[in-house]
Amino acid sequence: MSTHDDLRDIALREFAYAGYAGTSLQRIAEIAGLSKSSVLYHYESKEALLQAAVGPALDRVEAILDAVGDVLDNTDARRAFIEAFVDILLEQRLAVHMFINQGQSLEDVPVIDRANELVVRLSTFFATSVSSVEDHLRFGIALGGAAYVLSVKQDDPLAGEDPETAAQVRAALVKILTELLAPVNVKSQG
Amino acid sequence: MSTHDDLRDIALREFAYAGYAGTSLQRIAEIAGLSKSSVLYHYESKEALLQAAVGPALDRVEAILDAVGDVLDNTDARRAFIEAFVDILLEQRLAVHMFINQGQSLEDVPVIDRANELVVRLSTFFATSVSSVEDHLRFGIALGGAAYVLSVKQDDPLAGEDPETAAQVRAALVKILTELLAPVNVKSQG
DNA sequence: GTCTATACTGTGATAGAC
DNA sequence: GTCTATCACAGTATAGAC
Repeated sequence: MSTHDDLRDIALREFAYAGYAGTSLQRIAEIAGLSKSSVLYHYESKEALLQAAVGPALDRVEAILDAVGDVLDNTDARRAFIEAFVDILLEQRLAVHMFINQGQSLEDVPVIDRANELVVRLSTFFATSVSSVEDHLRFGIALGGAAYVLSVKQDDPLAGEDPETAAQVRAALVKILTELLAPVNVKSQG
Repeated sequence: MSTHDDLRDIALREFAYAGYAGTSLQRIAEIAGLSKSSVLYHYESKEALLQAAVGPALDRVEAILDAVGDVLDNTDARRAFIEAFVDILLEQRLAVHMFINQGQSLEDVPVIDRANELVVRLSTFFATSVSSVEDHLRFGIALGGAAYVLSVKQDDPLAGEDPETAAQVRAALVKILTELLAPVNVKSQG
């Protein structure tokens, strides 16, 4: 792994757990065994480092939003969406943690604007797909809850890297989300 | 409302939406129409301001944890817990937002240590009450999801202050959480 | 590719005038 | 109770040596 990639990974971990504002370039440099200035050689600014760290996760979310089309009006589409969403959560845990923990508190950072646009897109999608307060809450609890559960600290048993547990977690998540969204009455789109 | 209380409320709002590290005393002072030094007259430090802002919410959580006892082994206890939890979420939305968004990212701040102890207590409580990965996830999604849903930005329709909607939201939350936790098989305590 | 040195800004905090 | 002035410090960022 190159120094460039190392720095990106370290930054993501620190931004996620200590916060973007709470993480100094100094600290990232120390962990990488470099000087602060060296970090700024590899990335021209702290913002650039953030963008490199979370960009891939945003690409993934954008992709499933593009794929899902306009509406979740049949069981197959819904299941595909849930599975794709769960997979992103599992594969991009640090980025998920980062956005759950501070996505709404970071403004005027371009990459965060992009993230917020995706959230708005997702949220609008729900709002137009659903007619009751309860159904709206079901969507929010399902997606937000799944993301939250996976964003808890690493000392949680669910955070284990063991593949068998991971498969169990994935299956259970898909099951719970499917169950939670089953009663949702999706409006037919005009 | 006294200046003292004003500052506490402003601080909570800013800490929640812009982040603790991202909020300067300067900004709090500007919103309050005071100088930075005046803020530090009312509260001896930024940490003291944070403690004043989120302390009441922590008291509430601690109270229901004390009240719930060791186990949720019957329907009544479970329902009472769910309702108490939902009420806290609704009454302490800014503090909830604050912890959802950055609770895990703030370390070495006494009041955050206290909050994390409460989270650990809650988490341990679940872990010992539950035997399967799926049940563990149900607890996490239910409580985390409910908290997350209420922590979204104010432009969300669910954030409306209208009492009728609030009652609907409360009822729907209790319903969804009850349903979500219904299949959970609670171990009998030794 | 990494470093030192440095500049500049903004931060939390203190002391003291009014 | 609020202000100005000032401090020490940490933050991001730049320039230039090696």
